Amino acid sequence: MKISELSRRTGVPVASIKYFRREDLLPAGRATAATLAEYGEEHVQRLRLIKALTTLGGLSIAATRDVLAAVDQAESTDKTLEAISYALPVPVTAASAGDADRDAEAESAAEADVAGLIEAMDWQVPDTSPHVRGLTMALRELRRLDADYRPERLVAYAELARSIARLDLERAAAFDDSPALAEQAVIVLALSGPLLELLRRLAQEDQVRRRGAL
Amino acid sequence: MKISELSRRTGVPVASIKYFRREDLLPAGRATAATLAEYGEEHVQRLRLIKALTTLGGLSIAATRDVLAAVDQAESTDKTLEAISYALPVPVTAASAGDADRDAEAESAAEADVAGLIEAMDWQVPDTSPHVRGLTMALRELRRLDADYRPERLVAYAELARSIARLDLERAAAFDDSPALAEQAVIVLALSGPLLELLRRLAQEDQVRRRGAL
DNA sequence: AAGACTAGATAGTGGCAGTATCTTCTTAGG
DNA sequence: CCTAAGAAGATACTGCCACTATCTAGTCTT
Repeated sequence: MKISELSRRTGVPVASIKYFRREDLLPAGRATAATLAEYGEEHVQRLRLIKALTTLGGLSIAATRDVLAAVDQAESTDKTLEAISYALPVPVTAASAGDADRDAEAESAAEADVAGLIEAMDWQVPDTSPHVRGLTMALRELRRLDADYRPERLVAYAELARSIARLDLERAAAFDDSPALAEQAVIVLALSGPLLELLRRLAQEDQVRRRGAL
Repeated sequence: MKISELSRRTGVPVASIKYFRREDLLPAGRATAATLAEYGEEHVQRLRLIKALTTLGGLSIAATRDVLAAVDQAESTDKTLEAISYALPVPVTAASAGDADRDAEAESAAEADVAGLIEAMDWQVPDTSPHVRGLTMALRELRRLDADYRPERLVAYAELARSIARLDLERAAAFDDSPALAEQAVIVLALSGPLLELLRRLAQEDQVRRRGAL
């Protein structure tokens, strides 16, 4: 199909399709002449995936490129899952310096909290994992706010997080080595977060309303 | 204290403090002269909260303003919780049109899924809730991708979301009408999402590694 | 042969989150 | 008393991002 039809079928403007091409989110069409190319169903599907990852998953164009690169370089199920897991951006990246003493204290306390949690959960993750660093930064910020996230509380959340991860992985890995694996895996790994967040917010709203009704 | 000290203690540049003032995220200091004002501990705390909401919570300046406004207008516990719940932005807002038939089908199917879920969970939320609309949009996108989120699967996630919301609300409401209520509530309601996401990602990483090791 | 498309390159736009500058004023130290 | 060092508030500027538009050269359709 021609680019105008690709645009029509996906609802993505032609200029945006070209932009995604430039940014390497979308493979080139099969060139039939110097100024003409033919696109297929794989392009339609890829554009749908791009839209889902950016609008639903909230990924930047750069992050989407990394994730899609992991999808395209799929070797084995395990390698694919790992690549996607690392390609997904870690929410919480920056931070800044304030009171030096208070900061240093919060930092080391947060590190201890994370180490303790990983120990308690028997999680096998390296200290260098971006998720570990992200969690450390998050706990440091919460400590600065004097928010009460004690170990046992953290463990309660972590247990639920583990349950969710189990649900996700069951689904992501159920497509063993089939060609659809990588795409389904990326959908599950990248989009179950936002979905869960929405469900959590709904559950929160329900409980707030029930409180109000008492 | 003067603005330079406020800046030093929080690590926020003076220009940014002024920016937050302009955007009404931060109350004015107590003016002692035409070009001089005095800031207090409440400003330090507020700046910490702003930083946490924007960096950790990922809120925009506009969303942060709305949330803080809800905090400042705290009346009763219930009203405060409700106001914060609605002030928090719903992840997933936009979408676009593509194939008309497929879209209409996905839309109504998503609406039915959401209605069924709310029924199954016995959630008391109005159809007009932004969370309901957000969830509908999310499910529509997932349908477009042919992702397999059947009702029973959705319910499994929803049950976990409910457990998390219970943990959150227990904490948010434990500060009954104390002056610290609103701030602790906003921390719990706005920041437990990113924290949970980090824990989920860690749990995911752990499980991916264990698979690989088999 | 004309008009509608197209690929790819390059340039422009709008929104966001700051950051910098400018003017007018205050005040502490010499 | 005078002056240098801030400070307040207004306005302007910057950098990044995700598009969006334009331009050139080439192709297909009737």
